[in-house]
Amino acid sequence: MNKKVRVRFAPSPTGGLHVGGVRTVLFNYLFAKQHGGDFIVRIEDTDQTRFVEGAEEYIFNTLRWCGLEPDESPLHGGPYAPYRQSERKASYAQFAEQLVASGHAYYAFDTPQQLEQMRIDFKTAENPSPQYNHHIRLQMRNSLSLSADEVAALKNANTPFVIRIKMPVNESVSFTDMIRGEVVFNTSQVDDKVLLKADGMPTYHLAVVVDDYAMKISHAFRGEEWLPSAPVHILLWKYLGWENEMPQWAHLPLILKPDGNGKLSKRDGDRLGFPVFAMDWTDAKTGEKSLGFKERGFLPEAFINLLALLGWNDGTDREIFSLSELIAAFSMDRVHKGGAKFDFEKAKWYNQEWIKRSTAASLLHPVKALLNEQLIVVEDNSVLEKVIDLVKERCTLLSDFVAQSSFFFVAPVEFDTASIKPKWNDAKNLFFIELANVFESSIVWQTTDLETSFKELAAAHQLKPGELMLPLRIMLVGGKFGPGVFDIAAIMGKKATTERIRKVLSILEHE
RNA sequence: GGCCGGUUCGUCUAUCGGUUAGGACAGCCCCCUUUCACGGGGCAAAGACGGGUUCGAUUCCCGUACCGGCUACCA
Repeated sequence: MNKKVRVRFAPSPTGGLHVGGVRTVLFNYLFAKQHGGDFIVRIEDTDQTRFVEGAEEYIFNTLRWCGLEPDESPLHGGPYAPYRQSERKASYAQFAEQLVASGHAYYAFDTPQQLEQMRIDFKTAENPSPQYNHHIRLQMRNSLSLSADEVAALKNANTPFVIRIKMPVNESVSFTDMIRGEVVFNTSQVDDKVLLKADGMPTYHLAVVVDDYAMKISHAFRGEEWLPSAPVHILLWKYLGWENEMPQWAHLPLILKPDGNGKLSKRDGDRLGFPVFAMDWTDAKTGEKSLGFKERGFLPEAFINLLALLGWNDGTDREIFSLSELIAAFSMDRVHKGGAKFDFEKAKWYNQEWIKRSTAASLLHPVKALLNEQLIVVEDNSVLEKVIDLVKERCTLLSDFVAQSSFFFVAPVEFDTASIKPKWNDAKNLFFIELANVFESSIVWQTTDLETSFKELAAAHQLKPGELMLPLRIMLVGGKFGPGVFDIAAIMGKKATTERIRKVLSILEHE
């Protein structure tokens, strides 16, 4: 029996989407699309205390930018709506109660203070973080330790309670992870996780199982940090009687910080000067802003590409893949087990490669927007396209286009005359005065013609062209960078070229 | 502490028992370029350690070390 591939990404709207999150989405998406299946986005907004305003919208904006549009989601609709956990609240309590009735879960009335006290009381050198498990549950206030009457009385009095799973003692729970193979846990090592919180909302553990079942999820991908709680979820599938519907699991390796060790966090980005979020993220509560890959000047193709190759490769030396090529080439069994350190230098290389591969037409709009931000107005798109083709190979980030192309449209404010002056003399001054005149009166305005007349004039003045190239560049560009000077002049046009030559000439005279 | 996972150049990685252990990023050098890049060529750089299994281990097994994750009414 081959059931339809249905995978889900289940973010909690508690913050921006960072590289690890996007990579999880990406692998979900690739696997689904590769198998002609559905990609579902379900919002896990169970945690009221950490819910951040605007986060859900942010998630969908990010997915759209990356080109990973869901087939079903709160935004796109679908046959298993609603796709927000907060809107599915009613069903969770029912399943939690069902587990209590079948003896696989129990009510617990312990207050936060009592839990804290328990952790202090049972803390030892060998056991620094005691768990609410089979060793101590009978010493706590729950429906296992209390009589039925006591429990009934507490419930009648509206005493807040949670429902915890009753983990069996010394049983073996195993499953086959698509990446790691057979993974075995002993149930005695796992604590009695809370399934239903006092506010009636499920924890992730209950919600993920109930929703995956309801939405007929066939494959569940998530970060490696979830591996330790996998036995809870496996048991839940079993206790709820859905064992045969259980999805296949895959626990993805973590993305680690570039220096030192540990999971990559947004702090590392701030500290090391690179983005960790897909797009700019402002925490509405703290007002804290984090830079995004998009705003930093990354192309979505490059972002997707670099993420895919962090923990996966196709077995060849190939490193550049488009999304559709990834769908074709992706395979679960080539996903790594170990975590990968994030390397921003390599990330920039991917972006550079994608800029080189992009057509001027496709780069036009983002570059134009960037120039507009600098109050540079481009009147003729075809000119900008020519400029983009000329300078794109020296841009690693989209933002580099500003420095590399603004001088085509606006005269530089500063000229690096300091680089001209040391070797400046009257002969050169005369040459450039005449060059401006020659250019001004020239009939053709092509790269090669400009170069020819420049060299002929230099010869007539008995000057080496090489010594005149740098001054000319600085006159047109303002500094020592950019494409070939005659290419620049050709695009810039006669008027701007002669104006700038004369302008710098006058600056040199007055300095 | 316990449980689970991981370990090849600085970094991302290739290798499905036999290779001069390959590629890419970063670094260094050279060429191209009278700018900056692109491009081309080159240098340097790795199997954590100890036991097995085997004619032969980076590869398979065990142990050790190290790193990571989890150990919340967070996900």
